Amino acid sequence: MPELPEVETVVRSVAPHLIGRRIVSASFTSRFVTPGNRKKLAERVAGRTINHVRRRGKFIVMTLDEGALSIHLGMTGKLLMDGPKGAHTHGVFALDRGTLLYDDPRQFGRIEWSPRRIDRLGPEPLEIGLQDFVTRLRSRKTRVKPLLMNQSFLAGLGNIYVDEALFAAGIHPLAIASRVSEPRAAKLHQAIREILTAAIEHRGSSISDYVDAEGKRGEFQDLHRAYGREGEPCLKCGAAIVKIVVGQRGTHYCPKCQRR
DNA sequence: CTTAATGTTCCCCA
DNA sequence: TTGGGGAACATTAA
Repeated sequence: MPELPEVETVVRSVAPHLIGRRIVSASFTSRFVTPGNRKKLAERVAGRTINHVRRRGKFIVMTLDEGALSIHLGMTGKLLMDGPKGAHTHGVFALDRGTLLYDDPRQFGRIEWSPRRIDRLGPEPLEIGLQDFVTRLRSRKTRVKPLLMNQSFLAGLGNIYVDEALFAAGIHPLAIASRVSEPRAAKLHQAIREILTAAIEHRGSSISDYVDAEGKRGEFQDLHRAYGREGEPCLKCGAAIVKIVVGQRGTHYCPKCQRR
């Protein structure tokens, strides 16, 4: 469910309910979502006040009056404010006003106490400057799609938005990053900014079941130009969009507009 | 029954 | 250290 625009949307929809709230108690039930001592984690957050909620890459970071809690939604994680508890509810935060639920069927998400992983994240795609981006991109000899999905290279892009950005920039997903021309790398930088900004404005992409903290679906999926459009006509040239596998992920591109 | 799904980590090999 | 390739994690839906 969640790449940068979806996580940003979740943060924006949940923050007003959380800022200044006190966590009365918490409980966690999944050994995957909350690895380690779940009871200890629950005790640690109980009684804490939430001072701030922000996004870093695909992580949601809750700054508490003592310490910080981070939530990664994995593939199917949801944060629901006052939502109904279900078979896949693996975290419950009882607040002094309302209840925050963590729901995650596949349990690829994580709720952790200030994880080190966040320190290893690359720059934010909406903050990195043009020159910095172009230099970093062209210094790597790997394929451009897996590179853009590498969170230590750039934090926040996932399968959908990489396909969309490469389409917009006219770059083949298997192109070698170091061999992308400077103008095209600049175009990619711009495409990433525009697509993420538009996706946030449309409150993310709901492909299967993504919803924000209020249970509301996003609308950006209607504006996808590559992802999920296998066999459909390219919106630039009319050629059929092709789907291949790159780095074990479904990859959509236009064979005519995105040459190697 | 098989495959794919918005993610990440770990392992092996060159 | 960089990079390619694959498996694993758990669940559901087509």
